[in-house]
Amino acid sequence: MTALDVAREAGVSQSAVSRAFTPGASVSEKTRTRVLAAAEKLGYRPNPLARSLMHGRSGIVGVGVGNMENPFFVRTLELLATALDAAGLRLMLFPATRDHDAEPSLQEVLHYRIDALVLLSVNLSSNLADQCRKARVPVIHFNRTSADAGTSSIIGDNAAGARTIAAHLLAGGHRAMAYMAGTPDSSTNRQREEAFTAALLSAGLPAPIIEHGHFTHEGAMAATRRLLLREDRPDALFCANDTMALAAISVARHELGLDVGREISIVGYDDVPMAAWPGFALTTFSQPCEGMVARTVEMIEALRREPESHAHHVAQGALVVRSSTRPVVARAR
Amino acid sequence: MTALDVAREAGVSQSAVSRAFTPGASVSEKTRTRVLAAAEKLGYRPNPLARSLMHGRSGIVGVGVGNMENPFFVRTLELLATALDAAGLRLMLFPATRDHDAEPSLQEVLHYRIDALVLLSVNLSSNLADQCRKARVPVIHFNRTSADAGTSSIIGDNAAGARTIAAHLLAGGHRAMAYMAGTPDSSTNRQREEAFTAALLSAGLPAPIIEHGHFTHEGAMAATRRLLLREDRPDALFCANDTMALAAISVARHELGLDVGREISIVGYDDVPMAAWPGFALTTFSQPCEGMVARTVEMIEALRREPESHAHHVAQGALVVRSSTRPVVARAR
DNA sequence: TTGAAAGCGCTAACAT
DNA sequence: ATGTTAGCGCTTTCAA
Repeated sequence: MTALDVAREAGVSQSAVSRAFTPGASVSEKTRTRVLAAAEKLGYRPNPLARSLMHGRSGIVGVGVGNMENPFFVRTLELLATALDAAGLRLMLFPATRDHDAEPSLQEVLHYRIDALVLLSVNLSSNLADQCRKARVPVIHFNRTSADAGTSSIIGDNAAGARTIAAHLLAGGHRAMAYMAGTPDSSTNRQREEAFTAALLSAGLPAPIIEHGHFTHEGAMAATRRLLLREDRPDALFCANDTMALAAISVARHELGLDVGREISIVGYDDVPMAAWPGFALTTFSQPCEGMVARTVEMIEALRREPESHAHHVAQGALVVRSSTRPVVARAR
Repeated sequence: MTALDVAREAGVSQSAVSRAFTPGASVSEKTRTRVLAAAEKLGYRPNPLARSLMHGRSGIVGVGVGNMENPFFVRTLELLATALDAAGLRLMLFPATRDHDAEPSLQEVLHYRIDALVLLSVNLSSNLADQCRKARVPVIHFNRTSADAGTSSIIGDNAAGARTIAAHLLAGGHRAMAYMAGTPDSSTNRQREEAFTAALLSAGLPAPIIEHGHFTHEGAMAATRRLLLREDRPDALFCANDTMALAAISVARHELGLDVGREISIVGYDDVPMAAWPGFALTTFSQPCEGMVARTVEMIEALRREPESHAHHVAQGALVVRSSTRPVVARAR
């Protein structure tokens, strides 16, 4: 079924068919309905591939995802798939894991004349950033910021989150704090680490002990062991995401026999579904995933009509207190 | 950068450029290298959109995914993204959840002239199946079978898995068995349920008590409560996937105070990463995800050259015994 | 083997 | 407001 078939059926020219399917085109109401009826009858829909060949945009959004081990990104991906779908856009997924070099994949994706590129916690090499700029493909960093000019970003307020967590642990009477870092070169990790450290310092405490868990379960298990087998074992641990915090709970409880929430407090970040399970009851800072995804799609739509309208959005979250942290003690006066 | 630019640079015709990039085309080695050099220099790659306009295939594989709550499918998706990428194919993801009617999304995806459609535990309406057949788009069901003729499938050997689980529970001395079903209309659920029931019957036991958990965490929590608050409480529970089994462990242990692995045995299916966590130590039947994905991509490649070559593959798995089930007792003679 | 030329299904100037 | 025409970047006859 091509536009020509519909044109014949409706007794109009082929371009009339095209116009009938183009939002702001100059067609009389009469021909439009006539064409739409014929199209309906023949089961015709304009071919997006042919269409994109003309105006250089395919209606596809490229989405690069790194760590799918983290349920927060899985949820994000799921919401994004639904939201893009509702917006009439297609989602082209490509792997962007650290080991499997993402460059060739992304380059390939770029050839599909994508309307936008969304990166879920993935860094963009400056080389690729250049290519996107030249190809006029807007880039949106999700849960990460980038130094590249001209890109957009959606992040949570990491500094506020880290400060809230610090305050909660301090109020619980903790003094020996540790921070389990994610990948050191991610803005998300840096912002959380810096704000947490600053909050401790300004409370008159030393900087936290730091171990690197690389945002993964495996990495966090090893980091937890290093941390909790020290002579000067910390009694509070802030992990830069929930995936690591859940691993830390496992190790603390099952390998080291610690009573989590009494002998040691553990806090995460994201509030993934598992954090609420009774076996974990993880205190964590919740990020508003739905809202962040909605903002992402709004940005894409804005970028489609105004390619230079990049923006940076910071979403607010909230601390969800469960029993993996010591209850707040009444402050002595 | 178009083929014409490259043609000028190489001093050949534009069609020579096209031929240089077409695998079995008739070009002299001389011109081919000449063209490839020019392309390299100019950073040219043929535009897949324009290419697909001609031969009706876009190099995109549509992937529909239902339940992303299940880490097994997340892992499958991740592996599939990588494997397709390595095969030079793009992955177009669309939501196919039960509530959000997948028909319009899929229809839209079909317009991109996809090379194949992969459905991860998703049923295809016969209407859509028809459309795929007419559009000559091969359909591959992953972890599910379908009655539609002409579609392919990749599944695990559900009957063997269920029988192995039944044998394991019987060897543990259990006599009061329950089965937590997934969605009743899925082939996967039916096969597991039927084989489990048959195994019990042939051992002289009654059919298992059945409750429906719909393959979800929430559904499984409710089902577990119904099951374990009965007068005649079962002492062994086979859940049709790990997501439900983990929920069952949570409820049994934290809400009902049961000692999982002694007072009640719980078994899952899939062997997701969490099953190995010490807090769960879930006995489960492992499905070879990597192999199943590799097979899927092989099928796609076969289908690309031989559109009628649909096939059905059954992968073998293995029982992974952990401590959520009672140890096997030495049989009295 | 190679180049010229005719589309693939559509959009967008250009006429009318 | 509508039809005619010229492409978008590529593949594929058809001649040479």
